[in-house]
Amino acid sequence: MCFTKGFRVARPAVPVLSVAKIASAALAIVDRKGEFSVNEVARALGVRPSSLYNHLTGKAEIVEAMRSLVFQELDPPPLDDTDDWESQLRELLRRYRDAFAAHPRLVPLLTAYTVSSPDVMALYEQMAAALARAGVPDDELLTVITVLDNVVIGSALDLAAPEEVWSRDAAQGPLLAAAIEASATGRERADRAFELGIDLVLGSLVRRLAAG
Amino acid sequence: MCFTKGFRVARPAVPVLSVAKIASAALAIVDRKGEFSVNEVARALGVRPSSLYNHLTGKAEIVEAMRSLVFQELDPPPLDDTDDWESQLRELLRRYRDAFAAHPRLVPLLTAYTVSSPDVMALYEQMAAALARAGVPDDELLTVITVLDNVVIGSALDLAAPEEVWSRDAAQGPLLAAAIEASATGRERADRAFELGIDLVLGSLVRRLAAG
DNA sequence: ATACTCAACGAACACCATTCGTTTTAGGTC
DNA sequence: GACCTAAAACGAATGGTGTTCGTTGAGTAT
Repeated sequence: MCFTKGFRVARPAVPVLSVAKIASAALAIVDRKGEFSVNEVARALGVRPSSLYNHLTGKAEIVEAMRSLVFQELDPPPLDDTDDWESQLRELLRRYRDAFAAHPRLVPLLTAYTVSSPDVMALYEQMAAALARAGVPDDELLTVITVLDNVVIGSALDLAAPEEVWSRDAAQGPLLAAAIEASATGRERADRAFELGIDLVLGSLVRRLAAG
Repeated sequence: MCFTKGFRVARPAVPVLSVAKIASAALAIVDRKGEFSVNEVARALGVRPSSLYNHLTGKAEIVEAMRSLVFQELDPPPLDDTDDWESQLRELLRRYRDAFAAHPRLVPLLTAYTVSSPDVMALYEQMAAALARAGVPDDELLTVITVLDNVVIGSALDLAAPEEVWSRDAAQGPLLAAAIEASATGRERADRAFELGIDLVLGSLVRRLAAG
């Protein structure tokens, strides 16, 4: 018998927890503080820490759940197959990075607990398709994909970099100090670098493929 | 009076600890296990955990000390000023990555505790010099440096990626599976992707600068 | 009605980073 | 040499962490 609604029972009629709920509670904490503990997540959900272990096996799996969540949040507008491979690849890379950009402080956690999820692998497959269509030979495909991946991951981590890294005070010489002075700051700097990065990489790629 | 050599005294004649010793003990653990705890470091040094706090203020500072150590280990052959800017930049980037490549499992820790050290900033300054000589305009210098940094960091993290990420089993489609089959594996794959990455970026850069 | 499962709980564990007071020694000063 | 101060080790203690395990009771199926 349950008189008061909020009374915590041994097994509630409708489950309080689920992997998705745990993941988004954890993500909210990470967005706010840049890290999380299992206890905090439990507290946010109004639950004891040990209860989480009925739904996943440990902290690492919470991180994995956050990774999935972030990639599912990403809108997947169907790729236009009539587009040329280059703009298609651009779109894929931008989407990839946008997934990280929505939760910058999560990125360092994802790289610490490096396990790749099916979502990401599916993205790679699409990249492979675009590159194959572009004429990249089989034995170089993975290398090119790795390059693109490196640029995206590097740019994603850049998003989490504290502002003061690129400050005049941190510069160890006049040239860099001047460069910092003359450049955009914060998010805009990071965005521009990402765009330039794929511009430069894809630019060379196009040229090489044209040259055979 | 000290009869037995191994007897631990309150304040030994020659200090048992130093920041450098702590850093290299921690680094050895990270190289082996991919993570470290203050207690482990203390145990490796034959010392109580609290003793470490006479030399640094906490775990974060141990990570910083490892960062310094790794960059100091790196041989710094004086840059040949007669070289062209491109091969000079290449050399700087390679050196930068080599510092990480010597201790791949440290990289995720360094990106988690993001603080930039003077060593790294000095490297940036040298890059800025090369790029300025190449004719990159002031207000784009920082963007270009960020691009290069992203490629290096991305490639460094790639070194720490577990082998099974790029395995046939992980692939979510035929194209990627075939690409993995046809490609080099492990360290060689990562090395090639790094080289190709800077090839592509610098290739485009050279072309753009030549075009004005 | 009975058995079984699920999903919450609470107690307990080992470890972790860190603080603080204590102890002994080294080095410098009178 | 006596005295003081600072350094560098220790041990004890604290509050937090991730995790395990046995218990509980409601829901569901037989």
